[in-house]
Amino acid sequence: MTGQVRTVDGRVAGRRGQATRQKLLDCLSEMLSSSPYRDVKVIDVARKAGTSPATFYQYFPDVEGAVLELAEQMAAEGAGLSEVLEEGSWVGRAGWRTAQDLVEGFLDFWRRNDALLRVVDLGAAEGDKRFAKIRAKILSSVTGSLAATITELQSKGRIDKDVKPAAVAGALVAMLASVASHQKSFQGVKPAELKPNLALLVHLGVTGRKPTR
Amino acid sequence: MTGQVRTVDGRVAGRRGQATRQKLLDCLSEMLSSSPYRDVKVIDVARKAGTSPATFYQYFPDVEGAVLELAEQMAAEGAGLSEVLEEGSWVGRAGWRTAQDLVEGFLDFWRRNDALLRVVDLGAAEGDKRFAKIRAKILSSVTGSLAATITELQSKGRIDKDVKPAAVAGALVAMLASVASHQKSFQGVKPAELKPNLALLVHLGVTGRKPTR
DNA sequence: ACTTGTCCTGTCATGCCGTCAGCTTACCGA
DNA sequence: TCGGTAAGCTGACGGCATGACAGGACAAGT
Repeated sequence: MTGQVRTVDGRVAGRRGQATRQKLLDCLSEMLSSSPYRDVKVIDVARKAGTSPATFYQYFPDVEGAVLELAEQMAAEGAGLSEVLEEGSWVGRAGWRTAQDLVEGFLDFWRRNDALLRVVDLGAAEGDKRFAKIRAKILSSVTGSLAATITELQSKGRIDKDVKPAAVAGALVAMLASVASHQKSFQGVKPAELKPNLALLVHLGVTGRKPTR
Repeated sequence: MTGQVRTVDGRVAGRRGQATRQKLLDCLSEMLSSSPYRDVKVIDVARKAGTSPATFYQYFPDVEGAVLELAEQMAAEGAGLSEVLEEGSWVGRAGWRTAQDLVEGFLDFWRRNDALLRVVDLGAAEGDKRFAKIRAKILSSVTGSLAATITELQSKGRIDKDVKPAAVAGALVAMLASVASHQKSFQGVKPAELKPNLALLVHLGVTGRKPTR
């Protein structure tokens, strides 16, 4: 499906080429973690990778293009975020456990990829459809699953008819994503205290009821 | 409190100076709305304002510095976000109304300042304390008020003891902010449908109960 | 008109951007 | 072993943004 990796000028990349390409991506990823996105320059990435700017431009049209590549890789990994939800139940104690697992997985994924996710979020918010698509890919599996759960509960009459499952699910996921990327701003609230409260909100939102612990 | 407006090289700005300074800020604001933050250049802002780059550097150290100035102005206005909560009650129908008003005010404020808020959010997430402070200033009045309400309900025994008011309030506000800045991503959910669902989640989170409409 | 202090711009050195031609390296078939 | 071909890399270049400076334009008071 992925086809062959190609350089900007159309050549197919061989073993060595793919290696430097990946090295550039790795260095870019490091730079994103250590400096503001606005200040990440091609020349810095190239220097860090022990190569020249011209080489960078052989593999990527610009910094944004390379970031997109990184983001795609991350999105592939992030699709696993909803594994918890495939099997998890939202009934009784299992529901509380499911909510907790979801929060845990989310915060963990964000902690591992915070720099990249910031950039994706910015790009999406600025209206760049490529970034919006990637963000959707990461979040959609979770929102979709949550929405399905809500719809099911709704059909059983346990949730009001005028609740829009997609809206509630999307809002809850947005909450998790936002809190995850601003964890440091929650001064006075330790991460250990934060998680159960997030899980509580998720459980409340999905089931409309307080969890039984 | 604001003292005199000063140029970078320490001189006090007169009437004319303040005018061009403000014009630069206005043009910067426009540029932020129309192009990605990463691509906003000093020279473009200066050209748009009918002046030269050198003039820009007389009033601001760099683009970031000017953005901070804009953000401060916005933060001052945004403090009014919590007016709704000062008088609002969370009991019965009034509670539902309060939640709705809060959501309405939030989305409206974000719609009016989306470009700037994106940048502030990014800066804060990247660890820049100046931006984090501004973000806190905008959100804290709301979180503080919500947290106070939760604490009060808690003291009456209507909410579990192990709920951390600050955590719940912060998460709800983060949700509102995040949803507001990604409104376009909610495809398939119209804004008119989104709002009541957000209000529902806010009400659930604050009071622990479904609203009576 | 002269002075004073504010305000703006022309200009310059520096450094990054993005592209090209051209050199080096690896692979492969004869 | 040896050339041929394509991949891989870089030096160098014009172009543009940055940031600093000195000096000219302007308004206001005398």
